[in-house]
Amino acid sequence: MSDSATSTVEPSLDRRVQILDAAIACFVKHGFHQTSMHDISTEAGISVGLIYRYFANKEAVIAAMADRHKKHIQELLEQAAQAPTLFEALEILFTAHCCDESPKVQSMFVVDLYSQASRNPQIADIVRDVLTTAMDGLTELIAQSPEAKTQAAHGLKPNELSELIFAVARGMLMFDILQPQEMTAAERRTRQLAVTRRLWRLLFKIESESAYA
Amino acid sequence: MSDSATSTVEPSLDRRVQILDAAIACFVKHGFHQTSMHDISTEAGISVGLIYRYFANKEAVIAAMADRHKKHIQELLEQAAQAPTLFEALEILFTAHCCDESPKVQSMFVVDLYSQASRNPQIADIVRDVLTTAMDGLTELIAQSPEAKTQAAHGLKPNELSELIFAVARGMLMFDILQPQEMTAAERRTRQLAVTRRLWRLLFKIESESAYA
Amino acid sequence: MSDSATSTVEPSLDRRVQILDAAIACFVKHGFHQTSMHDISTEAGISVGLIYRYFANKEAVIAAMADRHKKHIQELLEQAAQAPTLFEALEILFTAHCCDESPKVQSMFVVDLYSQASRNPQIADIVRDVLTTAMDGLTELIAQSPEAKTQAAHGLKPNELSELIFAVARGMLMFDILQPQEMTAAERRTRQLAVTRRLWRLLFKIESESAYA
Amino acid sequence: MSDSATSTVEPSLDRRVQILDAAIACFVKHGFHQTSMHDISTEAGISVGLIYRYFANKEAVIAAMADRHKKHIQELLEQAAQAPTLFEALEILFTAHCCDESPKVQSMFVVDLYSQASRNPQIADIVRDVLTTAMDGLTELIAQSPEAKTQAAHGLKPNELSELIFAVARGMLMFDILQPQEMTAAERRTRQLAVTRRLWRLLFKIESESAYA
DNA sequence: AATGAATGAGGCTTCATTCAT
DNA sequence: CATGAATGAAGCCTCATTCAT
Repeated sequence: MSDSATSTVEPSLDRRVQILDAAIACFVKHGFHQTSMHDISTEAGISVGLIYRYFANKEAVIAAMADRHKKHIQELLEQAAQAPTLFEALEILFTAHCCDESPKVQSMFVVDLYSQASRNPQIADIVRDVLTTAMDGLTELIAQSPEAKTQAAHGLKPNELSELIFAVARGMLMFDILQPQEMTAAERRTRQLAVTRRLWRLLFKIESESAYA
Repeated sequence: MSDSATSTVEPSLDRRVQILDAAIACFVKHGFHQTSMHDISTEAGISVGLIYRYFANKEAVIAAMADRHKKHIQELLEQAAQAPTLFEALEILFTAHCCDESPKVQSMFVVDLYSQASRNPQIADIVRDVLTTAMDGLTELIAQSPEAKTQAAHGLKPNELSELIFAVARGMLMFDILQPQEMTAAERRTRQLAVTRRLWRLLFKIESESAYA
Repeated sequence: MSDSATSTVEPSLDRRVQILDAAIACFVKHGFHQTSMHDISTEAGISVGLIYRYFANKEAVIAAMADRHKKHIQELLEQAAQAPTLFEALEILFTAHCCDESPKVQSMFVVDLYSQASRNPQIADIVRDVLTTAMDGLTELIAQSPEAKTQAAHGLKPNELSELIFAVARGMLMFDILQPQEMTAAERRTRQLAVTRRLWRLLFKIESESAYA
Repeated sequence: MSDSATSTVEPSLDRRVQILDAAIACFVKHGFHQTSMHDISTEAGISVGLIYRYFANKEAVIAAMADRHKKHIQELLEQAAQAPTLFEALEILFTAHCCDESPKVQSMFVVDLYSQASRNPQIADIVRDVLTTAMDGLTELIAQSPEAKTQAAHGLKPNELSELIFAVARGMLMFDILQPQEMTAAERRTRQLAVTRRLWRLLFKIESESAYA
């Protein structure tokens, strides 16, 4: 009874999560436009019609995924804000970004999201919001961090540093897509992070590379 | 008559160009998968069937566009190699990149290309080839440039510098997609380049910002 | 309600039958390649898309029709096996063959099927299977029949007799196609059977023609 | 000059032959409807447009092929009429029928022709004409042959014998289509002729099988 | 709440045919 | 006489979406 209660109280939320999980799995495998609603329903183990009880249409599913992405980033941001050092904050913010699931998942998803955003203002708004929030958050962290302050950081303002850091992160994410399938997730991640971290060290004059085994 | 002769010698080449021009116009407006062959034929002012005399199928059109993108980048690379200073080489390489045509064209096209690449190995190969060639080219330029040599460049190797520069360029290209439509091409371009140039100055210790009005 | 239950238990089977009925109607009218999926859907009174819920593609529809033809022949074979005399068995086997439906239906369908078979191994397999089964069946019937045994049947073995009988039946089926449209189904059938029966009498020394008014 | 004269006097005839040769090659390989005009032009080594100088449309090509088939049969008939014995006449008439070219060519072509005839009255007329002429011809040969006369031939009239003989020939031609590709042309031909000859012996009381090595 | 049968517009592609050269 | 570029209708198939159950 407690079980049925649980599933009755917020059934729609569970369903939405279930559908979005399935959707992201499909989207990563085949991209937004190559994924049919039937694909999603099969992946989720439900009927096609049911998806339409929870989402107005396919666009809405995509938008919801963008929304979820936004929440994910916000959580990372909160965790990062707790970190003792700026460096650790950066690790939290950009490492999770690329090691979640199976190979390339994040990269493909995010690039697809941007690709969508370029034609769909609703998605663009969400993605822009995510990015703005995240960049503002990092700007704030940088402004408060002693590393950035005491060391001249090349005379760059916190928001300029944040811009650079995010730009490199996005750029390496695109790069990740081109990596050959044979490369393991770990290898790809290492490659992706190496460049990103190189920028951090450069910006904040962190000395040794040994810190990141 | 000599003119008509010229156009008769290689009609197919002209047609291919015409079709690719139309295709890129459509793809930029609606993305790869939202563009139908009919859209392309209409944009090109020809019949649908004619496209198939020049391209095996839609995939082949996309691949040809990727190929053309590759040649474009290679030309830029050659021009950049002629530049007197490293700084000017960078300007050539990354400025043309984002001001060719109407707003966002380049950004949307390239992000779409990467999105395609993530599911289409043939496209991935082409894009990877473009990037590798371009990065190697820049690495070479950096290695030969006095700016990078005399100044320690933070102890980074030429290829590491190249990686960073390209990562930021790609990242700003993604960023460009999110810019509101209201922003003019010039504004967007300024924004995009500002961050990129900030990295160059930082890497190569170029002093004043005044150089780039 | 029990009725509606019946139709709900196996709706897909009914649909398949409905589609195949429509398909055969179209194929007979225009041939395999002249029949579009739209034609079939219209004939069946359903939408095009629905056909694809029951058949993978057009080829599959043709294959299913060949399959159905096979079952039809097998039923005839079973009925023929029950017949008291060899002669009656032959009547069952080869008379139904050519009087089912509207004029020429069987003939056109079967010749089309062979035409398909010549280019489509899957169809060829089915048709060959039908024929082999039917010929073996008749060989068996002949082997057991007193008519064939007591009378020397010209020294031919049962399978040789069966081969001849089927060859003539197929040959007359081709002949049927050439009959002018004006001829009634009955006339055509009479003509077609006359030759076939002439062979039977010849092979099994049946005396009078009067038996087949 | 004599050469160019030759090719100028009746160029259209040569072209027609060339095109028909190409057409039959294509039709045999892929069937009527699977063969495009482009296929034919390529096979013939000419341009598509040129075909339309010699044939009104695709239908006309098919009709011309039927016509040529008719002439081929008529030639056989004339040869057969010269044969010293009925048996040899039959050999001429039905052996050439199945050994012309590469495997199955004749069978596939003829069955396709009948398939076409069932929907195209023009083709039907031609094919019917061929058949009528040939059957009448054989009837005549039988009527004049001592074999058929002196021996009761089971009391069948010449035209009835002819009907049976042609029916079996057509039937074995259909059978040929189902033969597996692995079988050599010779094997298939042997199989096909064995049944046909069995009927002849039966009808005309030819004693030994040894005659047909 | 859940199903999945059903729809039909629309996408990709082929091909008979025409026509300017 | 000959070419082959060009057309556009039509075919096969997919898929987002709806709705009766």
